[in-house]
This record gives sequence, structure tokens and C-alpha cells, in this order.
Amino acid sequence: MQELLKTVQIRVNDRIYAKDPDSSDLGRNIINESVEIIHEIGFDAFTFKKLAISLGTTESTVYRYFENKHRLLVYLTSWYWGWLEYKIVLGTSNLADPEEILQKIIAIISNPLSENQTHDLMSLEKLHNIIISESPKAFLTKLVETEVREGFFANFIRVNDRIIKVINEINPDYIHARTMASMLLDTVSNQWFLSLHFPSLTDVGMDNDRLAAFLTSITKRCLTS
Amino acid sequence: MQELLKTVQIRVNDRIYAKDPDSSDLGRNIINESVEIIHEIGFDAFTFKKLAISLGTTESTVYRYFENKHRLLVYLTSWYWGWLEYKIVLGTSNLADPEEILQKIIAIISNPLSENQTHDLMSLEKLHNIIISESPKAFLTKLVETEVREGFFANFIRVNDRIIKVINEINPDYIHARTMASMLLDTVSNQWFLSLHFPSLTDVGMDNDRLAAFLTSITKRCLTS
DNA sequence: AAAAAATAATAGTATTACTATCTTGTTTGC
DNA sequence: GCAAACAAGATAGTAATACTATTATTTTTT
Repeated sequence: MQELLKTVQIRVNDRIYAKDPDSSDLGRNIINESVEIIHEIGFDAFTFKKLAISLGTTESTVYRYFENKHRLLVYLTSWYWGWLEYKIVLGTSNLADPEEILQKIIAIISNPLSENQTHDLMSLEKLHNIIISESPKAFLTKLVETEVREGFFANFIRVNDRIIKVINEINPDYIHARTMASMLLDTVSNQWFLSLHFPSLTDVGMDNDRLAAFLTSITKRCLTS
Repeated sequence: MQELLKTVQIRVNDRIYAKDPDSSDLGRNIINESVEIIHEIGFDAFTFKKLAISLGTTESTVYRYFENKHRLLVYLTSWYWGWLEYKIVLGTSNLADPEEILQKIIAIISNPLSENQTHDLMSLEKLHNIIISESPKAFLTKLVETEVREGFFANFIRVNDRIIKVINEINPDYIHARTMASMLLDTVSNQWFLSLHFPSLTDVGMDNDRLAAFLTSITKRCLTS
């Protein structure tokens, strides 16, 4: 399974890119190097020019793959949620009890790198870091409406929907299933971010299981009627 | 009290600005007009040039008040949290029971504009909108570390600390007080945002009390031992 | 009323985010 | 096996952005 994870192709909405980066060596290099640079200098300072120089190519070549750097960030986040869904599907396939499934999902989203996973396309560790500190910028734009309509965030929505479904199985009468699901996903990123930069605002520290324990306690107390 | 709220001065860390915008007519116009423009075209498209033209002045004049547009956003968010703390202090001053206080705080943060408040400095409604859709950008920068150290986010941290304190009063043995507090604040913004752009991911819709009901149910179930 | 200080306007520059055009390589049909 | 068609990549721009430096004007202080 480790081997499988290393090379599995994650499906990303093809409207996000101009040309599929996963269809050529240069395209894959663009993704891999983007993750490196964004992780190092942050998304705001990241430019196609810097990326092109790093790759020994030119800006216009990069533009052939992505219309602009915002789309590239959308691609990375979409890829991440696709990868996470894959992890969730694999990790819960042998479970039947919805309560157990939810617990497992919480464990996975809270700590997606627990098993020291790798992938050929890019550094998962650095991608995870980018998701925590940059991915909200993919949503927070005046163009969200259009991008939602174009299905740019389908992978994220699908992970949400899976959690909603499990919550409904545990307690069909719970009236905040959707709110609970999106809160769980948002809280994971937010608490990771706080633990890095505002440690006084969270109890989640170096202890990786603390976050999962917190979220599990909430769902247990709220969903058992 | 309505009158009082209209003109009360909110304290903002003086390192955020180069010159206090609340100390001159032009400065106040800069704030007021910034809120209008950012609300209309979004923070990314907002520039000091557009602002200057709107005000009938020049870029360099704006730069005298704020080093860059990021600082201006930090100012707006800091002002917002200062204002919210003020609302919380006023709204809970007559309460003694910590459970009641927490409920009131949740009601205020979930729906801060409930009483159709106004302020001379800027449109609170538009500021609230900016907080929901742009304020994370104030945090999500490679410079957070420095900015935290300089106390740029002190107003936000203080609101957090107030909630932590109340939670500790309700249940001193609860080990996730900090995580719970920051989750409450983050969830409010996030759910507002989702209700606007990803309505399928939340149960919070046009019904303004639904969010408060959700958060109250969580705290009640988690904090009562 | 003159000197000092604060404020504003003018005119730049380096960088960014693209676009348009030209050149080279690669495939495809015959 | 080779020309035609097409895709990929390089070169050379441009308009806008985010500032900065310098000069001019107003306001305040003595």
C-alpha cells in the first residue's frame, strides 16, 4: 500500500489547469518545484519568474500550464484534498461501524502524514505545510463564486460530503451535520496554524494526538443522543 | 449606549500604523474609504493608488499613514477585535454566571451586528464582511512571527483570552479550553464564509441564530462534566 | 513674522503579471 | 521518408503595482 500511495494519480478538475501538469516531465517538475518554492518563501512572494528560473525555463512556458499563480495554488489544494480522500477511503474500507469510521477520519485529517508517506509528484510534508498556511487564499478571492461553479473545489467538497454522510449515519436526527463536518476540517488547519504561530491560543502543541482527541470528544458528546 | 458605541475610540497597537489614522480628518477618511473600496473590489485588487484617487489625494499621502496595504488590513482587523471586545465587555457586565456569560459571548461573536450598530469611523457592516472574507490574509503571511512579537494581534488574542477564562470558570478541569476558545472564533468566520459561498457545506443559512445555537450546544455538551 | 516642522504633490524605479510574436522541435499523414 | 501541421518553448515586450526620493506647500511654534 505504501508503494501504491507513492505513485497513485490524484484526479484534479481539468478546468483548473491550461495543460495537465501530470502529463509531462516539465509539468511534474513545475508542481514539484512550486511546492518547494512556496514552502520556502510563501505564496505571496512566489512568482512564475522565480519558478521558471529554478527550472531553467521561462515564464511563458509555465503560463502554458497554468493561467496564473492563483490557479496553481487551487491545483495544489485540490490535489491535496483528492489525496486525503484517497487516504480516507483506504483507511476506512475495512470498517463498518460509523462511529469507528468517523474516529478514523478524524485521525487521518488531524495527522495526515503520520505514516511518513511520500509521493513522486511532490513533497507531501511541504504540501501539508502549504495547505495550513496558504490554502485559505485559494478560497478567499472575489472569484470564488465562479470557481465554485466551475467545480474547482469539488475534491474538498467531496471530503466534506463523506463526513456529513458518516455523521448522518451515526445520528440521523442531528441537525448540524453539515456545520459539524466543515467545522472539523477547518479546525484542523486552523489549529495547526495556531500551534505554529499563536501557541498561547491552543492546547495543540508538539503532541500530535491532542487535536484528534479534542475533535473526537466533541463528536462523541454531540452526536450520541 | 447606542450613542456611546457610535463614537467610542477603539485602541489599536500603534506600531501597526506610521501615523494614527484616527488623529486627523484625512486619516479617518482613509479608514472609511478603505473599507468601502475593499468591500467593493476585494483586498487583492485594492491599491493605495485607487484609494488616493477616491480621496482626491496622492499615494504618498496614504503611505504616511500606513507602510503598506497589508498593515492597513491588520489595522482594520485589529480595530474589529477591539470593537468586539468592547461589545463583549458591555454585553456581559451585568452577568455573573459563567455559563450565561459564555452564551452571551457566543451570541455576540456569532451575530455582532444584531442591533444595527453604527460607528463614525466606518461602516460596521462592510467591515464585518471584510473580516469574514479577507481577515485571514492578515495572519497568513511569512511575517506572522514578527508581527505577533510586535503585538499586532493583541486585540484578537485578548478576545480569545476572555473566552478561555470563562471556559476555565465553567469547568476548570476541561483540558481543551484554549483549543475550544480559538475554535469558536474561527468557526464563526468560517461558517459565515461558507454560508455565502459554499452553502452545501453548512446548515447556517439565512437563519442568523442557527450558528449560535450550534456553538452553544457544543460548549454545553463538552463543558458540563 | 521667521524658522522649524509637518504635510502633500511630483516624479521617478524595480518588480510583477501578463501578452504577443517569433523560433524550434515533434508528430502525423501520405 | 518527408513535408505539412501543430505543439512547445524562447524572446521581447507592456501596463500596473508597490514603493521611494525629491521638491513644494502649509501649518505650527517661537
